[in-house]
Amino acid sequence: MRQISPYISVDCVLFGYNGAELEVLIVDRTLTDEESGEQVINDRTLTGNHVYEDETIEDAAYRVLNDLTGLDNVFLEQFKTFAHPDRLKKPNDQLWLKNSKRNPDARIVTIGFYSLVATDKVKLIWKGRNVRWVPISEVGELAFDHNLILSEALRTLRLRIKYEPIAFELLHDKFTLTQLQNVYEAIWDVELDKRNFRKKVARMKYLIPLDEKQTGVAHKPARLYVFSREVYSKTKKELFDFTI
Amino acid sequence: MRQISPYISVDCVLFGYNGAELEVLIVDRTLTDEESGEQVINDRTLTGNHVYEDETIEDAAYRVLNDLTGLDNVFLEQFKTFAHPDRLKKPNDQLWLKNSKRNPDARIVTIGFYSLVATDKVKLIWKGRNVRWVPISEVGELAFDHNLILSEALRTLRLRIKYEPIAFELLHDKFTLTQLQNVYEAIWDVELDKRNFRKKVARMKYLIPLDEKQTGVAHKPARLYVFSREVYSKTKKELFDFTI
DNA sequence: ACAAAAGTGTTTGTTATACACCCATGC
DNA sequence: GCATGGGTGTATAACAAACACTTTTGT
Repeated sequence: MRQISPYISVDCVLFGYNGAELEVLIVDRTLTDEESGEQVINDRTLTGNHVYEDETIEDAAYRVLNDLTGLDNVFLEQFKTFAHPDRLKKPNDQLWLKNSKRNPDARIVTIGFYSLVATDKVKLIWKGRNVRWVPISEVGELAFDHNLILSEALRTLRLRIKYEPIAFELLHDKFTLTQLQNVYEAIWDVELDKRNFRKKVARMKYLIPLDEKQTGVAHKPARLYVFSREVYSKTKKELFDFTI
Repeated sequence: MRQISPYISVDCVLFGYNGAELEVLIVDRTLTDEESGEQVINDRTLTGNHVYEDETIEDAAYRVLNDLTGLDNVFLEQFKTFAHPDRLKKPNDQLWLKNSKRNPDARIVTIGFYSLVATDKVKLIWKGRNVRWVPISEVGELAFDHNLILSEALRTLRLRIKYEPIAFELLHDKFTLTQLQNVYEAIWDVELDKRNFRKKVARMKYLIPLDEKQTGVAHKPARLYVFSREVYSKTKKELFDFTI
């Protein structure tokens, strides 16, 4: 039997893009009183899990994702660790821990990961949980310190996407330039100029245009592009363009 | 008696700048066999410590720094967490843990912080430890996973300094533009053009020129500048200049 | 007077920004 | 034939990169 580490967990902020909005995967947390049949807890959390003693935290985070989505090979990155002594001390959280036979006083460190997928690539795996995509703007209050974890993840995403080619991770393998532009607009909540955007991406040699077009759209079909990791690795300029 | 958390530690990569090179604070780790009087361990580590059960990890990291340097109010930032199951499994590390009555099989998660100071602002506090500044290029092999922690910290520093005004943290409150340029050159190991550099910093409104000059130098004394955090907060442009 | 670093300007190429119209397709 | 989004160019301003000489001080 594999040993669980009682003091380490991972939480995954799984961001999804549905063609219009940035969303995040949220799980319902419900607890029903066995005698009265009354729901004593009914709130929401991010997705997380314990870590096995012989498992790396990266593997644990992948396991969480894979359990929920069946996906492999998704973008996943550690972004911050949360360890405040009182992070599990809200009444509902204490109740929840006691009910699941865990020590409510234990201090649990959680390492936050964030992940990027195209919403409609994912077939959510329920396994008795109520799992669903929620637009960032409609998340509301979450259990534990998950609002903090989410906002730090979002902050990291908004910064990273400025400097690293990860916007593609929110799209299908083949995508149009308009879809790519929409990703930036959704993440930053801004509007970008189409012509200037295209001039900019034209300089990114790792965006490869295909001899292939959109199908099934009621207008002029757009050209499809793919991201080439090889071209990116070869051509990325190193650290020398400081912009403070 | 304050309880120590046996599973959480912090490691601080304390970067210093001495006017010429980027350095890092290194502590000797020695263990002498009580019978033979022979040194069985003599190697080097970064600075780290346990975390108290009722202490935040940020407070713990500040405590480590303050113990070593007496400094308060230094730049300190969490950058990555290290939790590999085998991170303390090298023979010397096992020996060290056993000797200090700790469980050598326990899995300890360490949260990495990095910190920036001007070397000559710091009066190192020894308390029986051999603590010293070592130029980045001369660090050599470290105990535990500290080479990994150092290289990730350096990677983070090299990136952050591109996009955030933190170079000043490695200098005295008042500094010359040449000193500032030298910081970038030391961190990136590049040479920058003096005139272009000055044109660039002239645009940073939060760099305030003083009516004050260097003294005690055998050449034309340079003007002194300070960094204004208030001006920075007010004028920093938000996220909208994506450059991938 | 000399050594040492401070301080300064111009040119050329590239990138950022602002802005409006025709085109190809499905229905 | 019309609704829908695809795709394109130009002018102006800001920034990047390359490059050399005079000034001020201490000794």
